[in-house]
Amino acid sequence: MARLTRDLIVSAAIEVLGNVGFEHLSVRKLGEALDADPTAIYRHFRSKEELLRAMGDRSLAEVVDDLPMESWRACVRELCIRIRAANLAHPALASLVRGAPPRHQNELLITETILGQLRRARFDAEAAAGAYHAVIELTIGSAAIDSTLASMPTAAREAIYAEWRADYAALDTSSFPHSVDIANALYPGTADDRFVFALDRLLDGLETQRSA
Amino acid sequence: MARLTRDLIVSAAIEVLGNVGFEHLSVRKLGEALDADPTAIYRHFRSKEELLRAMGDRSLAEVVDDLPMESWRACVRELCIRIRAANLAHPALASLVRGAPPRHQNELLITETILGQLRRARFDAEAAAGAYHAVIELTIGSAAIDSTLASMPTAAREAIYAEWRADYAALDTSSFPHSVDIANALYPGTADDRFVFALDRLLDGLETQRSA
DNA sequence: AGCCGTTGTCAACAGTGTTGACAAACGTTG
DNA sequence: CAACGTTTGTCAACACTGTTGACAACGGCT
Repeated sequence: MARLTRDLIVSAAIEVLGNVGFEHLSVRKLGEALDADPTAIYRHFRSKEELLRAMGDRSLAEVVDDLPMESWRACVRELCIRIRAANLAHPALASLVRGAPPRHQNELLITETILGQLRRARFDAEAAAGAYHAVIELTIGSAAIDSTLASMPTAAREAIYAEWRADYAALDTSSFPHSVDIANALYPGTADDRFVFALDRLLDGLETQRSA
Repeated sequence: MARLTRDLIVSAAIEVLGNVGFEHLSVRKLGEALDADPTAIYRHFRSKEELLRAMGDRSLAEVVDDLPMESWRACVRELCIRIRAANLAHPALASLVRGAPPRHQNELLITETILGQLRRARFDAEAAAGAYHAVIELTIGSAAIDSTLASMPTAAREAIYAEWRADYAALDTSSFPHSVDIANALYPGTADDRFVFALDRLLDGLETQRSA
């Protein structure tokens, strides 16, 4: 037998995901796409959640390759940017990381890489753990927020940002003076730019805290 | 008749949510808690999503009340902590923020408060906008990540953290030396603690960047 | 009192994830 | 090669889910 494999199922699931969207990805539809009985999937995955996590891990495949190693900041920074990009590429999968620990190979590699960089930079165990959680939280969280907008074309996205700026500018000046005042400074550049800015500030804070 | 009202249903739903967790909050369980027929809820809410939205609205209501005003950091910090708490109580709200449909009054108030604090602290328009986006991204994103776990009882949550630490400790030492090494330093304290740590580091970075 | 719209109740539909029993194919061993 | 045990695919079924339509009971109105 052995028509199905974990990899094959994951590939089919990602394709179905692209067609019907995350909320309508069901085990039965997946079975149909595989031209197999839906419950055959349970011979390869304990539960649907396990399958979803495997899909998420697939998207992280090449994230830790050829990272810059000249400094812990450069390495962690680049790694976070790639994680974000991977999560944004498959927006639905980004939400899967919620509440899930890095149990899969690629996720474990990411954790190991970050922790290794921090330890090499003389963070003690508690500081390294704290910095790891902080950086991951910002990266994954930011991707979760931006995922919906990231999937639309640049022009449409820019139009939406402009619309939001206009909304702020059109507010009642007496109730929302500051919002009106700097409305056209909001949503500057791309969402990626804003994320990198936040990441750099967070890394600043982590660095000064370590040296203190 | 009129035993049920929207407010009454929302209150009961919030209570049920605290008991069984978000993914197990079903219309039937809610009906049981109200001692009424489950479908009676549909006389007051068009759909379950509308109910979830109403729950989110309620939780965001008092977020900007009585904020500490002695410094911009204290104010923004407290505000972010409250936003996170509100979002954790009702994860559906986080997913609503992502779509960015009509902007609610409470959300506008939050933006205005943060921007006002930053301007009062002499951030210029661009810096204030950047800091605002950074802080919101971490806060909302972190809440999105932690939402699933936050809705389960403390004991079960602690058990899960312990399990994750054990997973890291059981990894292959040669492949994951650092993960194994500081496994029991991971997931320290509560998820709230870890968020506040990250937020403080980010605020550190934003502050030093402003004075530079 | 009589009407009418609102609300609670019930049964049912179309889905969902998941499990247990049974059968076909495989890899390994005698 | 034959026989075995394990793995995998198939099928029916269970226990759920959100939601809808029909029906009855109640409240506020003229």
